[in-house]
Amino acid sequence: MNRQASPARPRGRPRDPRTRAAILKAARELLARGGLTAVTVDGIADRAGVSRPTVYRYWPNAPSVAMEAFLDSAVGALPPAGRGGALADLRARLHAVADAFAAPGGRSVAAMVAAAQSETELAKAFRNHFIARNRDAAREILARAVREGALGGEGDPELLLDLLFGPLFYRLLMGHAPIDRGFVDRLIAALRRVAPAAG
Amino acid sequence: MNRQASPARPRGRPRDPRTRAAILKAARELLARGGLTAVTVDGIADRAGVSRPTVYRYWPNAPSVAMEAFLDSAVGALPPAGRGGALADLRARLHAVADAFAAPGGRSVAAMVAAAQSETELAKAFRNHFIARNRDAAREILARAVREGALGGEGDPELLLDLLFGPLFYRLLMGHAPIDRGFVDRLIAALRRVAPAAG
Amino acid sequence: MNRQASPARPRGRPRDPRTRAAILKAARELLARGGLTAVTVDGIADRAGVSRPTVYRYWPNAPSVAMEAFLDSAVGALPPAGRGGALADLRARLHAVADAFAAPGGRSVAAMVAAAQSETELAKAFRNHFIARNRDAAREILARAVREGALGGEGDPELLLDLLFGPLFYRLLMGHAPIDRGFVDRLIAALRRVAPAAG
Amino acid sequence: MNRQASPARPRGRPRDPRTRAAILKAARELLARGGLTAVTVDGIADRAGVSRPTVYRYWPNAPSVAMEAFLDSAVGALPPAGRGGALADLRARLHAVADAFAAPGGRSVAAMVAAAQSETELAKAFRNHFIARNRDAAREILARAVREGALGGEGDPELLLDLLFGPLFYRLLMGHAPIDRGFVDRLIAALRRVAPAAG
DNA sequence: CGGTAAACGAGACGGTACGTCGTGTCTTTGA
DNA sequence: TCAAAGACACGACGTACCGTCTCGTTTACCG
Repeated sequence: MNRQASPARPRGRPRDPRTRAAILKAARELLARGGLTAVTVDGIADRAGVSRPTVYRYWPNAPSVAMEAFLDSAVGALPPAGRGGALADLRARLHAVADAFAAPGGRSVAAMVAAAQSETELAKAFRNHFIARNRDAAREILARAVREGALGGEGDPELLLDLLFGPLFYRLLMGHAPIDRGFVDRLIAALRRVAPAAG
Repeated sequence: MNRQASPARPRGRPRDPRTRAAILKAARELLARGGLTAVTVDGIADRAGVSRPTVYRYWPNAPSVAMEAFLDSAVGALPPAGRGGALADLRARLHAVADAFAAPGGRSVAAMVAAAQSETELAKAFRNHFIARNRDAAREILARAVREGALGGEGDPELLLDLLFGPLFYRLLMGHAPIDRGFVDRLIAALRRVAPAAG
Repeated sequence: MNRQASPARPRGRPRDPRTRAAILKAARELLARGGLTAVTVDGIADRAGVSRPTVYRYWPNAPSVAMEAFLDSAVGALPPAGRGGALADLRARLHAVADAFAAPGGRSVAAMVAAAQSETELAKAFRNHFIARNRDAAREILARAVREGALGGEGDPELLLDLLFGPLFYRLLMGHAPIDRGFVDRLIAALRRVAPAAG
Repeated sequence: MNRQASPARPRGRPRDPRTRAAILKAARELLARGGLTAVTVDGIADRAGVSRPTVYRYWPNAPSVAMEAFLDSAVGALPPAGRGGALADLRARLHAVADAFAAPGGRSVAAMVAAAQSETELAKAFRNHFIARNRDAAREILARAVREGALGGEGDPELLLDLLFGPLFYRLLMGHAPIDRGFVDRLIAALRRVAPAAG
């Protein structure tokens, strides 16, 4: 029936997928050394063997490329927790977050939070891809903990998420105190007091 | 013996105090409109009727000026809480913080957190003047609350501070949820469960 | 053997004649406003509703299109003189040239002279179509004047042509003095002294 | 009396005279090879060991630098004629012009005429420095010729100048015929018929 | 009171990056 | 084969800030 299934068949010469990949790779490398300020369109283009206008064809400015590179990277995509008791899973997941924050890559996360302050598009991307993913995963584990009876269910789950992630980001960004697994354990202990198992 | 106790008596023409003030004023204005990226040494110098080298004579770079301007400003120096029950004081103080964060000036706070990511000096200044002040005030109130018997005393006070301020900054920076007084109240309710009054 | 006698029967889809016309029309319009620098392949393609490669299929670069557009236009193709005495015809024709040079379109002529400096092909086209035509017409009139006894015949006709057109173009290009009919009349008067009628 | 004779004492750091010289030198070299299109701000800056903004601090764009470089160069500043009979001087001077036009440097002159078509400032500079100088010198010689009785004095001197220079530039720009000393001689012969010595 | 030293305005300067425009070529799809 | 659309490398554009510097001028203090 429908002669043309694909909803938006592109006209003209298709984009070379290697171009995009090369740009992101270059941005990732520049982000690793030098941090966000090292991610310039000039530098990306040089490193990727691509012309400057080509970079602009894909992204509106350097931080946008950096953000996407970050989100693609290992730091951006935190690994999912394994399978165990819900609270054990939660602990494992937050340990992973804490480890990532404490590692050099944590500076990238902080840089991205910083970058997301100036541009709406960046903020949205960061929120949707990085923040939301972490919260979604944790939210699901919390729900499981309630079903398992390890946590009480009457509290607002969003508040609980803020109580977990807030302090972690707070320490990451302010640097007033270290981010280690003991800190995570104390956060979870506090959480259990806020939402104690019924009975 | 030593006729001159003051350790570094300045020689030559003394600095005109108006210069410094004019620079900070200009920086504050630029910060208000345009945010941090609008605070350039060029712009400051123009606006303050001062030459560029003069700005550099006082501060090493533009963000430093911005930071000092911010810390001098009303947003940077949050008002002290009044006198009442300790928990009431805490609530009042955090309400003030939440109000400031929710107001347009909150963007300046976020910008400063962002700026503090790239430079150690800025980070230190921000931590010492803005973060530390808020924590000190809140820490004192918490101690008072323990003395008054409104909160239990066995928990780590630093963790409690992180549980209060962490979520506030987290929402400020991520923007995933509003910062209002209800949110503050729920934070304090959670705090009372984490550190319940003994007996 | 040879199934096809006609020397170059085109294969495949024939060129749409409207394409070529649309391109020239667009170039003419761009030339009118903005002058030669406004005639870009990008602009032409946009305006003509044609893709850039299509433009390049017809002409090697933007100035070539501009040149052809110019030569097609009214300014490029100066109207022929009427029929009267040879000297009257000459005067009429040069008046037309002077009028064209003094009008806004004269800038186009100057632009074409300028453009013809950088590229041989353009120079040739301009010389063959614009310069040569004008000289041919004038040369013919001069010959008639000699036959009519209005001018002497011993001088080099090419020199006479240079003495007529040289000053006109000189003023057009340098702009140091106006180009009006009085100037033309004085040129012709000078010409009559250079090649006085015999006897 | 006048405490301050120098009319406009410059404030701020004075310009390093070597900077300006280096830029002009670079432009001259680029103009020699490659012609006008080779004179880019990028190229000048590279070659002069100067930053791009510095070039823009002195001139508004590349052609302006090229024009000034041209006017400074040997081609731009044609040598003055010697001392002899006025007509001999005129012949000598025009021979020099013809030689310069016929030499490779003549292309530079043509390029400058072309460049002067698009920008008013360039046109003015070219007219005032190159065209006017040549005309002034020739005008003076013509006046001397009249005083000497070699030419008649009743004609418009400006027309005579146009009759001399017009054909020279015309041939330079159109390239329809060579520019040699014989051509100059025939121009001067024509001139003597246009303005014959009285009696 | 006159010398000295610093503050200060002005602006030059090299440098890096920006975002844009135009060029000419190439690749793909479709007529 | 033509044509439309668009990707792409290249090169140049003109601008914005940066941080440093070199001047000349002004203003305080101090011997």
